[in-house]
Amino acid sequence: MNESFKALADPTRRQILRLLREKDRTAGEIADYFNMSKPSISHHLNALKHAGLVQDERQGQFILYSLDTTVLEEVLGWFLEFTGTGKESEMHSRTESKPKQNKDKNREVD
Amino acid sequence: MNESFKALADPTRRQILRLLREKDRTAGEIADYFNMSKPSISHHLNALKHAGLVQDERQGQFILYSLDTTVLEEVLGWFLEFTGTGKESEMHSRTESKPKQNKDKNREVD
DNA sequence: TCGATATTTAAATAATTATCTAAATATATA
DNA sequence: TATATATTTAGATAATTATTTAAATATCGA
Repeated sequence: MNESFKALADPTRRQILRLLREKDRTAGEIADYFNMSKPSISHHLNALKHAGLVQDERQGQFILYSLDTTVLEEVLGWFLEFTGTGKESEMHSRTESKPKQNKDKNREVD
Repeated sequence: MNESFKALADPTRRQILRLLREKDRTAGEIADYFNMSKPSISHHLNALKHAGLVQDERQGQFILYSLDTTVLEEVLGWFLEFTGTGKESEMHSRTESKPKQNKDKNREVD
């Protein structure tokens, strides 16, 4: 989830997602939308891929990128739960954690 | 909006938001939840504040931080629009932008 | 007013991320 | 098979962000 948040924290990457929302596109096609070298775009695509936000598939000479909405909806869920717009099940989570305890440091909750 | 995304891209800051969702807290109280110096937490609080995600108010000796959900709901809106879960009004936005045009570079859309 | 407490700001450094050019890999096609 | 096209990987550098200690600011209470 942290990877997703980090991936979304960049305007270029969000724009790439917007482009892929319209339709699947090749890496080069995506790169044409930006004033940036292809390696840089490749790097951003990689970040999105590692975050699980896009998928890629080689099609001959090209590599076709497509949106994967699964993780996006997880993040959406985070916001829904957070803002209280969503299901109430988590809203009265009185798991009031205590300060300075610092146990379970590697849990990776959100 | 970019500031908000960037602010949300850090686990410490998201945890701070979680803490503030439960109740308003002072800077020191927040800092006690982390293995991190107070100046570091102050820095994170500042990032959240600049993103419009939290507000602060001095109360005597202390500074009390509180959640501001307004921007959070904007970001939620971004996801709703993006995933198509929300109102359809924006879903058929066939504003199919063309590549390599690169006009209007400073618009700050999302 | 003085000393203690709460918090931030400053300054330095470390760590991460973004970006570029050049080179490598994979595929297509003549 | 040789050449051209599409994309990524490597390596270097620049830019941004996180973190710390030390100092500054603000308020409280004796």
